Amino acid sequence: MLMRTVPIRSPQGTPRTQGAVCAACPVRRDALFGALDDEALERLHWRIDEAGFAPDEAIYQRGASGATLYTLRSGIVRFERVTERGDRRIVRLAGRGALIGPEALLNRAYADEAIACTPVVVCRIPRGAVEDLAERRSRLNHELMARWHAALDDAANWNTDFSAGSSRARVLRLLRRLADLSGDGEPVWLPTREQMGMMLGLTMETSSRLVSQLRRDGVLELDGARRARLDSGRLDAALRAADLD
Amino acid sequence: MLMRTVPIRSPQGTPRTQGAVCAACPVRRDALFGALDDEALERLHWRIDEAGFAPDEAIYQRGASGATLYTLRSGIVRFERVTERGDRRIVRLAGRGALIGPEALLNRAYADEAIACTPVVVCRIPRGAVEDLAERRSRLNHELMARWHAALDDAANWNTDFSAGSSRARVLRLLRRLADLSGDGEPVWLPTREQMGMMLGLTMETSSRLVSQLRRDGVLELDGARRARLDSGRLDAALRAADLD
DNA sequence: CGAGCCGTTGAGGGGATTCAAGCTCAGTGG
DNA sequence: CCACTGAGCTTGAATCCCCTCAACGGCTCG
Repeated sequence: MLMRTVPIRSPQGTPRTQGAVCAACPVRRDALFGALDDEALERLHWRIDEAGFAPDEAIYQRGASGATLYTLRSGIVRFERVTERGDRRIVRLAGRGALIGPEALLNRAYADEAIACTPVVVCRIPRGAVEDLAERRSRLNHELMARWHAALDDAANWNTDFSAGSSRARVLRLLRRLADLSGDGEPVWLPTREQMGMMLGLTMETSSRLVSQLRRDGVLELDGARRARLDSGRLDAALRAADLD
Repeated sequence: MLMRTVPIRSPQGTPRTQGAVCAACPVRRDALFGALDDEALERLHWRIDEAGFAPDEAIYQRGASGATLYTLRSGIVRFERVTERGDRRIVRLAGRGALIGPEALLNRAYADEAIACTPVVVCRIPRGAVEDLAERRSRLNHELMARWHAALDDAANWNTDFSAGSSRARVLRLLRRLADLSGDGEPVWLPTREQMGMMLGLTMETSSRLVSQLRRDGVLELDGARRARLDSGRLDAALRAADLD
């Protein structure tokens, strides 16, 4: 799984300037820079180049500090993430025109590993190219993108956390997140059993059984309707135990 | 489940101007406008107001055309989505400082239904307020946000599509998406059975059994390694059948 | 040709669902 | 005050779907 980029040449085999490539780009309408006029494109194209990836090649690794984002010209890309217990989970697929790795704009590490499913061609866009375009790039914009990134990260984590593993592990992970949402020592909001089921892909009966079981285990103590106090230490211990089977 | 906003008053019970409220906002650092200086805040605050929601009250409905986005000051909000077969699925939770409904900036309908879990206080921000701030708001930025929104929408759909229902239904939904990714009539890229499992929360044996079964049903025809041709009509028929139990 | 990976299929067990019966508790009205 | 109600929760028993463990076939590649 090495990180090799395959040089691309035009169909005729004769190298073309990237400017011409961009102007003629068949996915230009679908892609990020579709909004730009030719003049803007002119200022930009020299910083952009193409790269190809063979199936199962990684475009970037999770955690790598990204200075590049990508527009997917052709092929299919998958995003993988490893859960804490160590098993991989595919959290999303992307097709032509998709923006790959926009967290680069936030000067942030990639949140997933992006891997080619089919042969893939991307346009590589250095972070700076986009930044330059947003002439007066307000901090507000940065904040906005950060929030969007956080939401997307959330959604991916939701996939890995709440749809995998035993029902017990899922409930425990949900409790941990609920505890994090309700700050420090306060009683946590507890969903109805039915809502727990909706979050975890379980029936309300199963949710109920598990809450009762955790109550007997001393992890959790009901505190009126939709409220609970939970023993953070035992929760984490139970989580570790559940996660290693 | 009516859409009622509860007027909020300051702790002392005396109304304060929103400007003071914003400047003193305890979540200001966490929230979207934390990046703004006081002067920018001054230009803004009169357009922002607070609203409170009781548990189980909807902040907005999926599909409503949103002209407002929200910053979550306190409480927990859940995002719900209904799958095609009609059952609801919670796809995300948000806590203080989260940005709720940023698709409003794209002049687009809300992708989920946002519902208060606990008592909730939000700042309501009209779309125009943010637009005005991004003085020279380039179309590129709009494109960026659109892509981000699409990715987030994807992630939420991934939750509802691929982690719910019988294994057969999940596989069928995956095939439909794969068909959509590989345009019109071309053979579709088929993941390995193990990758299918990683996407759908199944084992590779189960994935294999189901692919074989669908092959026998004439939905799918293998076409070399990692490629398949599929009968779109039968696929949709099988999907409908699997979705209504 | 053997090694290794991917895919297929079988048998058996287990965990979550389904169906069903009570329980608790708050609200209502006699 | 207390039965009456209904919604949310709990628990039991039986079922079924998916997982686990296992063997084997096809294919590619050294």
